[in-house]
Amino acid sequence: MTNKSQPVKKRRNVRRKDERPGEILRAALEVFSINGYAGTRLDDVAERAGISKGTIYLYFNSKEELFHEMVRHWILPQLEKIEQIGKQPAGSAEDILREQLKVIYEDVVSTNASCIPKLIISEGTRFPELAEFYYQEIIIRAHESMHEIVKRGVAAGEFRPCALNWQLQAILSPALTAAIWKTVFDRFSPLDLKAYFQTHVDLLLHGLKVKS
Amino acid sequence: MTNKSQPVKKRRNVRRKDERPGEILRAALEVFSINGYAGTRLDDVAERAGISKGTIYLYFNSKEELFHEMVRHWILPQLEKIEQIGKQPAGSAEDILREQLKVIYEDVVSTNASCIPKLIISEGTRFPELAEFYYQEIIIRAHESMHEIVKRGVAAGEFRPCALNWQLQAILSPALTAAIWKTVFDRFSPLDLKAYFQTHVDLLLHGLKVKS
DNA sequence: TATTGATTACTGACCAGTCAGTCAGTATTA
DNA sequence: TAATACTGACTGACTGGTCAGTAATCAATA
Repeated sequence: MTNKSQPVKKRRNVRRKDERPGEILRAALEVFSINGYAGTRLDDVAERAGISKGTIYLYFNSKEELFHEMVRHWILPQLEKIEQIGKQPAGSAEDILREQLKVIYEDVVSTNASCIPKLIISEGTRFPELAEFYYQEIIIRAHESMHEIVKRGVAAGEFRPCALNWQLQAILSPALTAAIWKTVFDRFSPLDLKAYFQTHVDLLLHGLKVKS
Repeated sequence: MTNKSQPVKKRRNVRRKDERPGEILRAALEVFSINGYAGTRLDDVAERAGISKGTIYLYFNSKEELFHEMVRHWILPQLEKIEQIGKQPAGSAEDILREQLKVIYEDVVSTNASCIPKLIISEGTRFPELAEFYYQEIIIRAHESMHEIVKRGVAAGEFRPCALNWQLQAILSPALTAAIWKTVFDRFSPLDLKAYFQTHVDLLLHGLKVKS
């Protein structure tokens, strides 16, 4: 009986080629969102994903590529959902706008994906092409989809015409602030997301709708 | 005549004990805001301040302390200005609120200090005590000062009572978004700050004021 | 079913480069 | 001449990326 200290027979990982990329992208989201890009060690990402650092390089070419893929992976599906809702021909502009905002709060702000905006803000200056991707492929598209609904509401006499340039200030800013709050300040002062969402929607629609 | 390559007689820096800290804090703001905390090299801060790295350590004990001091230095004066305006006994609530917002846009959003919010968002998770300082000493105080004015407006019958919980959504969010935009996306799509500010104020006061 | 050999997902020690922090020495000022 | 603001080469710790080696898996064969 050997009593060599810690023979341990370190358990090797089984092979799961298909699941790895998704697991790595989830681990990356968690670690990058805490430490930022430069502050994140790939060893930590690997540990959280339950693999070794070398394995990351089997699926991604570099730290930078991993970061880019992670952003795409955690935000594009939500954007497409918002665009789909906007394409519904039926329903009042108010209802569609409410549904789009609901997706923003339920599928972004109150999930893990809420730290993506924070990461873009943090790293956008150092990775201009990332900021540009996010601007062109996320902000502009979300913006246009929702602006379309506002225009439709104005055309139908449902909304006031003067509201056409309130987009950023009234529609997106409060949601962005909520995402940031959740990520940065929630531990000191938890945000009641349901109430916040309600207030945001009330405020917006009160401003948009013609007097009834 | 020596023709030694580059005798150069590198000009040594003169001694200016009093000006150094301010110069270092300005250089730090510029470099940290581009690269973030972990991504910033103190050699770059030193170079931008026109000194050598060692000199930084004559005035600040560590990179972390420099970062903290920088945040305080570039945001506390503006906060105090906002609080001063809130303490004016005279004037309508609308006028005071307008003036406070004006300070936020003119002294924060459109100056170098606009990247402080970005830095808090970026580094708040890694430096919880920094996030807490910013929450307790900046956000709460600004929030309370402006909330006080809204309450005064409601009491005077100038504002609608229901608006008391619109603070974050209506008052601060659009300004935060503007600061972020200036720092991250302005190069792709410049923000017309004057128009944005005007829209923000109109939107807010339209929501706050009782029907006239 | 058992054995064998080929394939490849995965590992982790290592290397080369980077940077916060130090301190002995230099130049400036009083 | 004394005091000290300032310098910059140096160190030690750390990390992105590499790659030779290991073992899990599978197909072919007995």
